[in-house]
Amino acid sequence: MPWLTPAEQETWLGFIRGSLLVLEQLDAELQAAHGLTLEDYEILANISDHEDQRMRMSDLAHSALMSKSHLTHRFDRLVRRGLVDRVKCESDLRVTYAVLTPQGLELLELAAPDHVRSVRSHLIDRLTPEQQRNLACGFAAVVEGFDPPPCPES
Amino acid sequence: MPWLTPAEQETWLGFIRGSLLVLEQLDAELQAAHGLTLEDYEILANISDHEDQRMRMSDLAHSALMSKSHLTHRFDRLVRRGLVDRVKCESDLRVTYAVLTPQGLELLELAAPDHVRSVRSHLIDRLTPEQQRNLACGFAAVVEGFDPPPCPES
DNA sequence: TGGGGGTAGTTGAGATTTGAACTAATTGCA
DNA sequence: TGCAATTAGTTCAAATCTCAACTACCCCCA
Repeated sequence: MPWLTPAEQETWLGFIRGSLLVLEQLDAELQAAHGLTLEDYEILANISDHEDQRMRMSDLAHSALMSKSHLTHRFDRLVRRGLVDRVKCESDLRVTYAVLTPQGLELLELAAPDHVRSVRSHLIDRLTPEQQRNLACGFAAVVEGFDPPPCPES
Repeated sequence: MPWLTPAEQETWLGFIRGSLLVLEQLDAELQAAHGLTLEDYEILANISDHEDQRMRMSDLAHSALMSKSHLTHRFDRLVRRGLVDRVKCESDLRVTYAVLTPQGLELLELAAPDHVRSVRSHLIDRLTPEQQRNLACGFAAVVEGFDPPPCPES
């Protein structure tokens, strides 16, 4: 498709390959080691990152980057495994809070160091600090409504 | 998850959000305008990019980043729509060539400019030429076995 | 020359995903 | 009030994806 310059092609190809590859690798390692997909992990991690250890289903869907319907199904599977639970909100009966069970927390704490190791080995450690800043900056430019980190002043 | 520095967090979060967001947007626009998923487009584009306008199924699966089985199914759907066809290789009866039909080529030629526009508007044009180089370089560092573009000598 | 081992590609069935209804609860406002 | 419009979340069925067989063929070497 000769509509992008070679340099642009490079960027685009690198983008699509790089992102798919890294996500795939992280997912595979997480599954092999702990039986969690990257999405499962994001669900658990997002809940646990919240000060009160609970999140509305919609907020969770939003920050874990999935549709509400998709979250419902995936969450159901985690419930079946005893890792999370639903808690009705009393003041607004429409909302449901997602919470971690003790087992869910335990698994997350087991998986987290490995996952962080994966993120390092497949992404962070392959970049110089400068490349890292540049990548973060490039992404910030791509995601609007994203808190922009300071870009290299050039 | 307090195992990455804030800067590393930034990189990682940006990476996951940025890549999913861009891929999603490109896919959505391609589907809305031409009824093709990004994967469908990659299939058509890969075939047409080959000098002899045909590709072995396995090579196609490899360069379009999908499993052979996934390609078979997705390709079937494109066959049903009359956009591509299978041609048996005569010298090796195991291999099947994927080819574009005239309709497939026509649709690709219609979709390509729009798709390139999308790539530009969601990725390329949001980056300065320098950021672009940095992003490409960062990705090259992430994808091993990827032809490395010249990195900023730092 | 024929059979073991490998390669290309497909099949099929179960799991997952999608997206449009749907239910139930809340809000706002006439 | 009381009813239309919104919001939260789930459900259901159809579409899609996955993964492990499976078929067909080619290659090599005894």
